Parts: sequence; structure tokens; C-alpha cells
Amino acid sequence: MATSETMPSSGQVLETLLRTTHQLHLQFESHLSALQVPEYLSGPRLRFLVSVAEAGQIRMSEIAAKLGIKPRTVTQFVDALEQEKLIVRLPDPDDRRATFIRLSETAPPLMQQARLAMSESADKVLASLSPEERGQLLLLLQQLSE
Amino acid sequence: MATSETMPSSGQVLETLLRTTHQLHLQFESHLSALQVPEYLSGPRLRFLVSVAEAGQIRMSEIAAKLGIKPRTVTQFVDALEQEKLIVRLPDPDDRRATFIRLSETAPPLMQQARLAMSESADKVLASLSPEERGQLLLLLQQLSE
DNA sequence: TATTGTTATACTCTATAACTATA
DNA sequence: TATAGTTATAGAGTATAACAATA
Repeated sequence: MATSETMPSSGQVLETLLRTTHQLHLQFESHLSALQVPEYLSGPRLRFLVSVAEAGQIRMSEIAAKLGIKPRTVTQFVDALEQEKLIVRLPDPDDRRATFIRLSETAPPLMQQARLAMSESADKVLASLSPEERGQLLLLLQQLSE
Repeated sequence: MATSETMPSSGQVLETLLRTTHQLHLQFESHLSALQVPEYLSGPRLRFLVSVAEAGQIRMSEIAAKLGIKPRTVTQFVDALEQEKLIVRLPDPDDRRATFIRLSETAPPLMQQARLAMSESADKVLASLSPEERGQLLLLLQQLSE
């Protein structure tokens, strides 16, 4: 039987995980807003854009499934990001009910800038971990998300 | 010079951290809502209640500072949780501008129930990690939040 | 003058339900 | 009849600004 230090309860781990990431999230957003990143590039929007960028071109229903959000929510992201000229809607010629989305031409440099600011913020937020510990953390997280 | 596997960039780690915990958060909330926990005990509200419970009795301005939220937001939490009979407001006799809050008598059993459900959900969410890995993760998170 | 908490208001993210156009 | 996306609406969590009561 192991001690509680080597075998903490799931509840304790998850509680710490959610609490800690909430703190990091707040720190991260406050660093970001101090930098030159446009405010409308919030966390969820950036996550959305990254998904679109990875796919190149993707149907709205697909990205909803991929991100675990509802079609209605996709419509709102697309509306907001289209207004900011970051993505464009394209009709699907094979299915006239469906709509593809992809990054606009102005999006990549902005996202690049956002990534830089994110990485700068991340350096501050993760300052208390050594490079090796960051590697460990990354592996554990990747295992969790599979 | 280490490889990128042992020394990932901060940006990559934080990106994975935020993305992964977003997924976990969604999974966790969906497990929770499938259980018998009252819906009004959402993550942020539970976090708020736990803070109040730890303090025993705390001023609204203090809890705002502790949780990193604005006084206006505290007022909303208190309004909602007071309506659910989970906390009570008490005047501060020494400063008539200030208000103390503390748990009501009915709160602790409900919170206990919520913790149990949370731990059940957590088991599912963390199923892909061994007990040792959970221990590692916990240590890394604790280090991060210091 | 400064601080505590509140009212008024608004924005983002998320959801459900009802609908339109198409398949 | 089923699917893709939209309109309409709502609710939680967060914020800023203006204000009243008190210090």
C-alpha cells in the first residue's frame, strides 16, 4: 500500500489541476492583454483559429465535433471572427447546406504575433518549472488528452 | 543541448496545458451533471464555496482578492449562493461598510456530496494515468501554483 | 478623500429549441 | 425524414463605471 503522497486521490489531483490551471489562465490572460495582441483574440477564439489553421479548410459541423462545442457556438465564433476579417466562409459545392471555413490572408501574421505573445507569457507562467519538469508535464498532459 | 522532446518550448507546454484542461473540464462537467449534484453548484461556485469554507468567515473584499475576481463578481456569487441558502451575509460590527460571508448550516452536507461526485468524475477523467503518474502530475501542479 | 459593496450595463462563451434550405 | 447552419433566446461568469454609505 503506497502512501497518499505517491498515490493521491483522483479528486485531489483533478481539484488541483482545475484550480491551478484557473490561476494560470488568469495570469496568462493578464500577460496577454498587457502585450500587443488584439483583445478579440481570446483563448477560445485562438483555439478555434488554430483548429481551422491545422485543417486548412473545414466544415462547420466538423469543427464543432472536433472542439466538442455545439453548431450554434460555431456560428458565433465564425460570425465574430469573420467580422474581424480573420476567417472566411466558403460554400461547399457538393452540399449546398454545408459551409467551409478557412483562414483569411490577414490571419496568419496576426496568429504568429499571438503565438509569440503567448510564448512570452508562457515563459513567465511556467517559470517555476525546470525544462525537464516541463517535459514531464507535457508528456502527462498528452497522455491525458488521448 | 537537449532535444525538443526533453525541452519543449513554454508555449507548447502551456498550449497543451490549456487545451487539455479545457477538454478535462468539459468531460468533468458532463460527468457531474449526470450525477445527483445540483446544477447550481458549478465549478466557479464550488471554488468560491471552498474558499469561504477554508476561511470560516471572510470579508467580501478579501475573497475578491483571494480569488482574483472583482468585487462586482463577488456580489453576484453571494447573491446566487445566498438565494440557494448556501451562504449567509453578516455585518461587520467594526466597519459598517463591510460584509462578512460564511457557509450556512445546510451547506456542508451538500458540499460533501459534491466532493464525492467530483471524485467519482475525477476517477473517470484521470483513468489514463497510473497512480504514480497522478502523483507526479500533482507535484508538478503544486510547484506551478506556488 | 478613500474604501466597501451595490446598481446598471455589457461582453464572451456556452446552451436549447425552433426554423430554413437542402439532401 | 434527416442534416447543416441560422435566428431567437437564455444563463453563467466576467468586466467597467457610477453611486451610496461609511471611514
